[in-house]
Amino acid sequence: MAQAAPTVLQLVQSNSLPGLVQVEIEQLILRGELAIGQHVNESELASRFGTSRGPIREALRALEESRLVRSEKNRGVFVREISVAEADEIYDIREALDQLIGQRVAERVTKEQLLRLKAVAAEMDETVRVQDVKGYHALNLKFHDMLVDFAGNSRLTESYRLLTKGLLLFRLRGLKDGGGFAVSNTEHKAVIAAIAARDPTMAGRLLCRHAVESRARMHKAAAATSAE
Amino acid sequence: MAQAAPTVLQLVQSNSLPGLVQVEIEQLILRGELAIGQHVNESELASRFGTSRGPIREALRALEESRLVRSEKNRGVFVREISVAEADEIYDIREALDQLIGQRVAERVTKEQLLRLKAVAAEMDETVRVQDVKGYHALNLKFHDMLVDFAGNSRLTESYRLLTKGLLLFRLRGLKDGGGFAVSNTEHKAVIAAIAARDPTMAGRLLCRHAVESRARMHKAAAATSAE
DNA sequence: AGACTGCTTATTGTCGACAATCTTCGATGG
DNA sequence: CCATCGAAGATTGTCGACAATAAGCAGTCT
Repeated sequence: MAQAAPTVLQLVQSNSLPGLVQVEIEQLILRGELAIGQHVNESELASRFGTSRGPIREALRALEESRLVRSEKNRGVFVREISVAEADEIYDIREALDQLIGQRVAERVTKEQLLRLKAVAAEMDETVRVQDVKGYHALNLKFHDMLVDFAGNSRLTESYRLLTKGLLLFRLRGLKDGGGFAVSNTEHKAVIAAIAARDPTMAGRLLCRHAVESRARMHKAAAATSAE
Repeated sequence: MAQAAPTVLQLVQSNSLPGLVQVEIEQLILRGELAIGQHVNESELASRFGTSRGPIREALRALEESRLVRSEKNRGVFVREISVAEADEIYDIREALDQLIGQRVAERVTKEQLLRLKAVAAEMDETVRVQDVKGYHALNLKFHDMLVDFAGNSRLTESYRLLTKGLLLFRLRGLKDGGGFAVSNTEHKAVIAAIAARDPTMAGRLLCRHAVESRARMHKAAAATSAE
């Protein structure tokens, strides 16, 4: 326990400057401050963080490896954007991983973890009630983050988060939400029920199914947006 | 097709110096020239490749992101070594991905691809006959590489290769092979049969099963080696 | 003899500078 | 008016140098 404090202190001590810069730039991208497809200026970031370009370049190399940016020779790095096709590829993998996650969580979830999952689902219900799409998406990320965390496989957590981040680079995200983020949360609650029942097979199947539906909602949203 | 030529030329043109250095260092690690756990000297690599330390550091950052090296502040980077526990985590994921791979390949394999798979399996049979363990492992890597390639999901290929590379950092690899790399190839041929029959479910199940058995062989080898 | 302390050496972390390349903008000619 | 060419500006790629930190070693004290 006691995992609340060591955030800043430990990071500054263990992670070096490029590591810090990396997470900072990542936040910039994920928060949309660096727009999708946009060119990333090294000098600008350097002066912004008060360092030279060296650490910035190292951080960008790491981000390139995790596919958050792409790099063109002598032109610099750009915030990566993914097509529907690539989003589909990611969803293929995500479905497989979600099935695994559902199984593992159902096997080893604690009572306390179960309560936290239910709490987040309740919060999401509230955002649905007031039509807070932005808040819903934030909680949705948190929910799936908790799930993969509870699966107890750190490498799986890593891979899953990487995939999820990639999905956030989808151009049309957030637009014209396919109509059903209410139904999305009912799926969440079904998953929780299967987990509470300690039914790995069912939990895996439902979570996989949830990913399938999520992908379908993405397609619906993409079609609706591109048709305008 | 025609994916044979653009290896070197395209890499030198598109990928920058750090990119080249990255794959070079990766080869050094994977070929064991840089031993597992060993400290990596930046200046030494720099003079070896005839560059300054800048590009080396960028390459090492990328390799750290793909978990082939770990980095300690003010101490430098070390070739990563993974424990049995972490290898287990990777196998968990690999099983899930192999199931997906089997399904996809069975759905979309071409006749020509099928022939290539069978050819590699035959080659492996030959290495088994002459007890060429090293040759078998090389072909085994190639076989699974081909499979994930034939699945037709580039992102899946990326993720799978990353995981596979991680497995190569296992300390006890190659030692005391659990006794059955012959049986391993019979599993390969069963997978091929299911693929040839265009049976996605069966191919997925068998390839997943193969990963399970492979993990068991790793455990057996680890136990045998550590017991000495 | 063993442990501690201080110095020397090697290595990393960071920076500023220069060359190479690309982009932009204006001028010139059709 | 539009296209093409050329120069100025901006940005990236790479390098060598310096400061900060850790590792190795000798000498000394108990």
